[in-house]
Amino acid sequence: MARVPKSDGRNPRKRPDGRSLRARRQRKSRRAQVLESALTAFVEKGYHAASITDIITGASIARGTFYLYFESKRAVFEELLGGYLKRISEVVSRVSLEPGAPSPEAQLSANVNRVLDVLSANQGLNELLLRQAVGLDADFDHKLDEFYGRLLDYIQGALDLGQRMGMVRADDLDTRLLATCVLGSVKELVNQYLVGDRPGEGEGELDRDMAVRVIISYNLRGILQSPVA
Amino acid sequence: MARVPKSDGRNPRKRPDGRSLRARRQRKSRRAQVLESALTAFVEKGYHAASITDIITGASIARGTFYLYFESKRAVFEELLGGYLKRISEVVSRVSLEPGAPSPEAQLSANVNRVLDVLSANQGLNELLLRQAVGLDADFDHKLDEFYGRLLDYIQGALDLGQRMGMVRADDLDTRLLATCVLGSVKELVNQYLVGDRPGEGEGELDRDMAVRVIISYNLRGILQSPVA
Amino acid sequence: MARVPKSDGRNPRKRPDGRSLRARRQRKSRRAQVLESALTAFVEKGYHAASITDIITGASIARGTFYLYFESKRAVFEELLGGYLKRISEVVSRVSLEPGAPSPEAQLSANVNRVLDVLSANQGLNELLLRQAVGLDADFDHKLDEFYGRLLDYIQGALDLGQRMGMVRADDLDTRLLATCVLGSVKELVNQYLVGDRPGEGEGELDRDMAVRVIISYNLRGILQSPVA
Amino acid sequence: MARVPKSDGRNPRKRPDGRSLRARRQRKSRRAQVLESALTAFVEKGYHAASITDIITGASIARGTFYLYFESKRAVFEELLGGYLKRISEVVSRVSLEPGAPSPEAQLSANVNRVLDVLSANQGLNELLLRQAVGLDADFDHKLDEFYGRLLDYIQGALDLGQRMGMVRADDLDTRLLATCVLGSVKELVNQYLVGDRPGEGEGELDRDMAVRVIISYNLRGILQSPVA
DNA sequence: TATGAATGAGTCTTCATTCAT
DNA sequence: CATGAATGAAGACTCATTCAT
Repeated sequence: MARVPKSDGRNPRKRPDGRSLRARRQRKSRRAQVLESALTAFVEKGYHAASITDIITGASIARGTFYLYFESKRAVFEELLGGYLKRISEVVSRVSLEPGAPSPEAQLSANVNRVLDVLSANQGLNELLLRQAVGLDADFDHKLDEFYGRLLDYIQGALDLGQRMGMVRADDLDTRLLATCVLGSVKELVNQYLVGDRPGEGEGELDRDMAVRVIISYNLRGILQSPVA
Repeated sequence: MARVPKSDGRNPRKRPDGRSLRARRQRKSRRAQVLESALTAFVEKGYHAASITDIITGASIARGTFYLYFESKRAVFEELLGGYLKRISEVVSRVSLEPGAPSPEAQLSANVNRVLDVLSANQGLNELLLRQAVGLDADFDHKLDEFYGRLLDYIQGALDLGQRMGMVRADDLDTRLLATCVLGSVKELVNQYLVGDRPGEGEGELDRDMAVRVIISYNLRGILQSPVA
Repeated sequence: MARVPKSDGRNPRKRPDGRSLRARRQRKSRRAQVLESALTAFVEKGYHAASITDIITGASIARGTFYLYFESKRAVFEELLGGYLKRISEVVSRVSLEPGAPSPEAQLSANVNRVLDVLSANQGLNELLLRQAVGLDADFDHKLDEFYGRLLDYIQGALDLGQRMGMVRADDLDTRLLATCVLGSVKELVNQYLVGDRPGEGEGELDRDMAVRVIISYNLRGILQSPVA
Repeated sequence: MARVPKSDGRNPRKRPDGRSLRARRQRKSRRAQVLESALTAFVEKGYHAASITDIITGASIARGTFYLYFESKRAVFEELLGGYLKRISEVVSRVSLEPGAPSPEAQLSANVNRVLDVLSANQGLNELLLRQAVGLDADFDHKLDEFYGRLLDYIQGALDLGQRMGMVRADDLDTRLLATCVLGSVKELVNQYLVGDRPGEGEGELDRDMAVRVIISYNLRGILQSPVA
């Protein structure tokens, strides 16, 4: 377990590249460097296949340096994913009924737009969110359940509100199920168009405007009591 | 010295008639036994955490015996998932325009029903399909892409047909995107209600009728040019 | 964590030496083989410096084979030491006062002789007992405390008995302290003469008869109320 | 640009007198500070389990500072132990035969007393001496061998002298073996009563007078040709 | 067919030591 | 003198897969 150098300890390490430590660090914090490299590794190889070696090689740091900033491979993943979940959550705001507030539909649209903004800007993290974190372990399952649960609550809340306002049809359809459908349609859209492919590869690009329109229109038309005029 | 081919995984010989002693001992063929145990292990622990030891312990066989029937851990998973994908695919039939055929809507509804039949009866496999196989490796990604691609093709085909028949609104919405939404809503519904929980646990149970109605109604109302009469 | 072979699994391992597995095993059980090699490693390098690699190299087995028989490096050590403590303990018998029993002094001498028998035959294990296990960790400390505690109890018991029989001087000396001295003199003798040096190296050899005589005589003369006639 | 020292952790400076800043900061020199902290760490966790981090944390210094004063972890241990060995050695003086010298027995008693003085005052170092340094590595083994060898020489010398003076029985008992017994009894006494337990815990306390009496009496009665009058 | 002992490549993690500032 | 970020060698342990019987 413990290293037993036994002797001298004169083991001068030559730094292969000329850059000084400080120089390397200045560009961006080591921590961020590791996070970035880890994200790349996770996206390219998947959580399990990505090794610490992949991460540190990508970040051009030594093995020990990794553990200086993170407790384990799992911890980096957790930070990447957790941070992303937080950022997405923060961008979703409950529909406001204040007198001067925009129409519920407009608010919904704005929410979708903001979420898609975040998602579009983080293709790599989408891979973690929608693929790597799925079924990873009980802990992450719980984390995701909570996250999606909050989103479902939000959507269902909006639907219930709409029903009370007479804007959403109030037949016998369970609003929780409806909310699930709405969530699923967005997830799948993101899954098909905002995962994996590095931006600019031309394939799988998502037309943002079209996407928002599809999401809103598709969902609303199915939900609104009567077609919009 | 003729060496018996060592790997392979010979097909289980079915013996519908007077079963031999040997046959009796394995009412359920060794192969099926292993598949079942593997499924349990994968569901309970996840693909990576499930070990060969888990599988053979569950199947009460020796380590070597496992490799008599399957080339690797991956191969069992592949067979479980592949078989499931095939069974689901087989249950989806293109919408028929034959003169005496039921209405497209009825056909759609029938398709959804058949798919939900299969899904409801295989909660464990749903876990593999929707969680374990996701992001496992490039190969499975490809397999799933193909599978979902075929489903999308089917749905999009139905939508396009509906447009030509004047039943589906033909505004500027991309039918591929619409199809993606439809697929996503079903996936999420299944994910929320038909994954994980062992059947009969009362919690998370899916009301089949309600589900079909939600799926059909929610999706059609959003897609049909005018509300159904 | 999990190995992801990704492909074939065709990785034929050639066995460098000609001997078949079975042939190698027959000589002595794998378990014993590992224990022996581990003992050698611990004696030659000390617990910490001895690596699993040392152990498996010495036993000519693969890394995994080691873990087939022992949970960890610590576990092998524990088994070696624990077994030794047990064997020594079993050889010490309480002084009997039965009518026809030998004289207490003879019984004592017999005990010492039996213990030295065991110790003489296990020079390597003495190194573990008197050097490697000392201060290893709280758990071993406890184990040793218990062991030596039992020995002290035994010795003190004999002294107390001797006092009651009028054979041992009963001045104000604490018998626990006296027992500690007795134990210590034996430990040091063993430490100086029965540790480390492989048998037959000529140096540090212990003249068994002389040793027993010294131990008995030295201790008794100091303990007995009056010098033996 | 003068940088304000950013960390600190410096010892709370009481400053009753006029000592300079520097002097004040290190009432106890950095070196001594490190030694003290290292001793604590070694005693509490053992040599291997004690990390440089433990040492520098305890001493409230930076990692690099440690290496300013010591070449390695081993070096600190070496200094602690070596110094202790030296101090003990210095306190043992050969039995003098000068005309006016005290009786050999008195001299012996004085020696034992002085050694116990040192040992009693350094419980922590006893742990290093009797437990941590044992079986650490070949080098320390040698150091200890030498140390105990010198003690044995001293004791044996006294015994031989005693024999020549007719005070020690001169039967066929090897004086080296006898000396070993004497050494062992002292070591064990110390080991049982002066190791580990922090002073003042009430338990395991050694009654100094009783101890000296036991050591002297026990050993002499066993060694002297006839019981003391 | 069936068995299970044996294999060893691959992974994570620790920690004494260095050195640029 | 002091600092603490960075280093990387070294070690323990896992587990899918093989193969002699």
